[in-house]
Amino acid sequence: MSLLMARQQERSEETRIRILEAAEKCFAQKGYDATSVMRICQTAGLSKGAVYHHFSSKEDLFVALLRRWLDGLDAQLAVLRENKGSIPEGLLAMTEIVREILQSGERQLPMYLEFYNKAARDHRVWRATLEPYRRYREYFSQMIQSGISEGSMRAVDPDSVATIIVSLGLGLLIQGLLDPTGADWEKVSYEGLQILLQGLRKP
Amino acid sequence: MSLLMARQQERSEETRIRILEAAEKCFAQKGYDATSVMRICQTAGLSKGAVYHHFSSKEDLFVALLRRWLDGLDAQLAVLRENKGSIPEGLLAMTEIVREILQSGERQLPMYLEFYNKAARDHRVWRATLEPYRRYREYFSQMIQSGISEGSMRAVDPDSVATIIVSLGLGLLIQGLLDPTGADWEKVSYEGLQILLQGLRKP
Amino acid sequence: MSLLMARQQERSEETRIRILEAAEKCFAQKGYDATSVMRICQTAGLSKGAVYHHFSSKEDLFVALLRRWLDGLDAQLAVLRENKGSIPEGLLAMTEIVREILQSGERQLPMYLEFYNKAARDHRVWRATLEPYRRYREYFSQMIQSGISEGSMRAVDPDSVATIIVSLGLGLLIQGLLDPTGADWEKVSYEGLQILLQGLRKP
Amino acid sequence: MSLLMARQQERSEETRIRILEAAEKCFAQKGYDATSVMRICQTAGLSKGAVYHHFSSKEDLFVALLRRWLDGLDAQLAVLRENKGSIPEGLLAMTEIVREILQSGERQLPMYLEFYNKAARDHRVWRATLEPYRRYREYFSQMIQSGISEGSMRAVDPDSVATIIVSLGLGLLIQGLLDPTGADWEKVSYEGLQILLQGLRKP
DNA sequence: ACTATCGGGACCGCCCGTTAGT
DNA sequence: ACTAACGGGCGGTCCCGATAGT
Repeated sequence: MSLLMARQQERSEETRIRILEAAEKCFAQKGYDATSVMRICQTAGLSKGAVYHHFSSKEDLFVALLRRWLDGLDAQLAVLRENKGSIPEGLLAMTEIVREILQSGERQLPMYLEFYNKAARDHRVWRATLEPYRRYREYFSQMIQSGISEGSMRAVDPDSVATIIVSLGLGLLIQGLLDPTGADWEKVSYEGLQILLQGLRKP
Repeated sequence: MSLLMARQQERSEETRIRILEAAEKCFAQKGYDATSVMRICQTAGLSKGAVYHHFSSKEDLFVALLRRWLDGLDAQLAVLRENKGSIPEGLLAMTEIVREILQSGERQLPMYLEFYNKAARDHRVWRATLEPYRRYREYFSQMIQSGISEGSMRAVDPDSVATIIVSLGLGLLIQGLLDPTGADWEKVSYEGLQILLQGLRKP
Repeated sequence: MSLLMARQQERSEETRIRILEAAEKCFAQKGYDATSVMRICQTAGLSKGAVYHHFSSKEDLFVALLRRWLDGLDAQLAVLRENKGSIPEGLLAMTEIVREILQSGERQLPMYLEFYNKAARDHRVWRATLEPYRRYREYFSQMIQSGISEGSMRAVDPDSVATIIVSLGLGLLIQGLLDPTGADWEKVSYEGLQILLQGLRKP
Repeated sequence: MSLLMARQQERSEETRIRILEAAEKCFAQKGYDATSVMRICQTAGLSKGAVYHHFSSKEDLFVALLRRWLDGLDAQLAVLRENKGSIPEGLLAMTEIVREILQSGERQLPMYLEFYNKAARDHRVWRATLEPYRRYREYFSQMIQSGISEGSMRAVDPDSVATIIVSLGLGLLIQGLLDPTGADWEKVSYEGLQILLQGLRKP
């Protein structure tokens, strides 16, 4: 009996994911408002009742999607933490991420923007959207601090520098996603970080 | 006769601007989709007939707003071009702009995001939105080139550096607009540019 | 299970018919364009959601109505085919139909005209509207041919005569529906056919 | 001065006709309801004010068009009255009209239907639309009476026969206009009248 | 006589979410 | 768990007509 239930739960979870992915696809293509719940249903090959069985509203579905995205970001960050080597080397290695995001980006950019857009109006979304930035900044701040401690950087305000790095990354990302062929974004991000590190070297 | 005609045209132009400003306000507050044309009319104190006399659709109104914004950016850029002094000084002076935008930002951020969001879907908006970036990059590129020529910077790829500066600015802006109290954005932008310039100095 | 399902389908079909009849009534009273979907909903005692669940557009609803009308005509034609007796007798018996249509006409005339009117502009409607004429003409053509074969008529072009009969019927119908009291349409249609038959007799 | 006024009146009248013709064209193409006053203005190359200067409403413009059409019919009838020869010959000669109408018809049919359609709902239009039928019927009635008097026809009810002839003509017309290539309408109308006349001959 | 601007209104289509049913 | 039917409502668009202006 518990096995059967497990089966059913499994099926249910599958459906839930089908819906989430259909929603992501639709939102990315047309935007949140322009996407009707009906369309999501069709994309998922389900009926409305199914969607409203798993999510209490369209908004709820969106937030679930947001949370899913954030979890992904956390996972990425966790991978980063395991990097070894000197601090500057570690930072440079991270430009890799930019490339990864850019590659998988075409599909996801519109969703990012959708998140930002909602964040400007919806407090709950706003909080959730900003969270990762703070976390990234904190992470970089610690790295900078370590760099200063180990003597490979001059004494600067770690928080400021962390913010600068995150800003540079975000700016590159948005431009790269909006205009993939406008520049060699990977190269630019690498060079940008190099210049920054150069500027942070001990005199 | 043409003088009298001017009166009517003048009034018409006034109305047009009233509509644009009402639309900007509404879009910023609630977002494009959540703003009904009716609401814009009420905000402007006009009827639907008036709005649809001046703009052929809600979308058209939006694009007009976008164009207006771009013109403003161009004006800002034009002012910048007149700055004197050494290149690094000039660049640092420009962080001023970031402050200005941030100050007037609360009102405009949602509109920016609305632009970006639309840009991801609408080719016309996309083109118009990207245009300023290219222009800014070109402008910075020339500055860098001058800096290298005048010997105040080491030889680097001017385009890359320009892209980096713009990216940094964009990233700071978005974060600053989303999270005004999250950092001292003005200070950070100033420091960021300083570090970059440090990194660009001749060895 | 399929039995229970039938219940729901049944109810659904009932609703569909309720909508169709409400639409027919409204279109007949006010005309297609002057009838708002909302009014149809009120007449049917249903909500817009119901109507747009069963029909994809107002136009679609109209076409469904047209198809329904055509099916009715086919049924009438099928009844006619079973008539016995000599050909001329059969033809004369058919003036009955004119009477029937005229009696039920007050309600339906405006719909006919609506069909014709749309037919002039919409190819789909045009085709569907013309179909019955061709069928009637073919039917009469065969009757005339039989009449010639059995010797009760002189040799004439059956197609032409069929067209003439249909035309006479159509002309009488339209006039009769537009101006019910302008003549004794039943009598006139009977006499008209008699004169025609007289003219078709063998010399 | 009166010359100048005449000039102005002339110009005004020209404009009026321009509007009427633009309206006829638009109504024929799209139908009354689907034609916006604005479209008529554009077709006529005028502004809305001009139209509303000459006609008090869209409806008024339509009625003016109807009246214009009726006047044309009267003119045609007047020409008919001058025909000479025996009654049957005269009748047969009239099939010519059917051809004329059919030839010029493609453009006008939708307007006819528009008239009929409105007639079903608007009493004023209804009266005006029916008038010509009554007049035609009366005209034919007199011809039949003459035919009986001169001995070329047997004694029948002239009114009935007149109604039959008009009905036949109307039916042929509508079919011919809706489906120009569906039959050789000229030939059919000629044969139809011949058969009728045959049936009206003295035994 | 004719134009440009504007007011007010209504309609179609769609959409979100609920409920009765399976 | 999932479907189909339905309710209630709103939004963009367009349209007719009026008025101020030329």
